[in-house]
Amino acid sequence: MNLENTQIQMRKGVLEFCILSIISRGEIYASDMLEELTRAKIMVVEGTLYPLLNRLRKAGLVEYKWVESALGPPRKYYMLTEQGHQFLQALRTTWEELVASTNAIVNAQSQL
Amino acid sequence: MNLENTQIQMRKGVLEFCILSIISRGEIYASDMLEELTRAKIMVVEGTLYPLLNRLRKAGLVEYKWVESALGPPRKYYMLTEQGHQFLQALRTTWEELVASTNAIVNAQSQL
DNA sequence: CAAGTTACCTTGTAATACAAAGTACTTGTT
DNA sequence: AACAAGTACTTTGTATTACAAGGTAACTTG
Repeated sequence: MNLENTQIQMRKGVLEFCILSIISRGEIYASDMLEELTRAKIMVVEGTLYPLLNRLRKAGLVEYKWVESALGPPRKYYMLTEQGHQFLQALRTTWEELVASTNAIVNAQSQL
Repeated sequence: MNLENTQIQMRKGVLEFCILSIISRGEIYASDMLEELTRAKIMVVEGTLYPLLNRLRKAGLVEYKWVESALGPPRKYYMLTEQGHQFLQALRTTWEELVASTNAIVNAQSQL
């Protein structure tokens, strides 16, 4: 149990939320998601993202279409399904509640 | 992949942080931690808490002492080690950065 | 056509949350 | 003393999943 491991754990929980949020803004493919998440300091790598996108698809939250690329192989562009939009809305509530709960715990009266 | 499962995932990441925070406020034993976490809507059960406390102890972040109870079996009262205090301070930073990063992603310009 | 780039996918490992069942100590009742 | 009930801590087995590492495939460039 080291700090890095715990930091990874913390990020895990919000990964799905972040990915669904990014997809909700418009069709996008995996490499661009990776770039955006990295820019926002939400660490994620291919080996995590691709299986996660597949789980989201199997769960009916996202779907994709193949799009030819001007340079390189074709890309899978992802978009949310109606169910995905609803799920994302529920996650927004969950996230807000989690932030509130956690802050309540960690900012509670201390006996320092 | 259902909503409840994802909510659990989200909470997982901050569990260690919450537990260390609670212990930092003063010596406390497991059942009282459970009650406080439940009150704050951070779901956790015995089968999660006890192994986690053991991991924290093996990592040198917490230690405990046995205390006789007026009613019932003796209790393990936990407290942070010096290393635990430092770790908690690092997690505070991690948490703040995670909240900032996530909000940046999910509140980014949408094309709704 | 060989090398490089881009994109997507798979396999194996480790971590860990939880359900469920178990162990142990104390108190109250008969 | 035997038993039931309550409290506290522990263990086992299962499922999920993030990641490292390596693989497959399409396209471009020299």
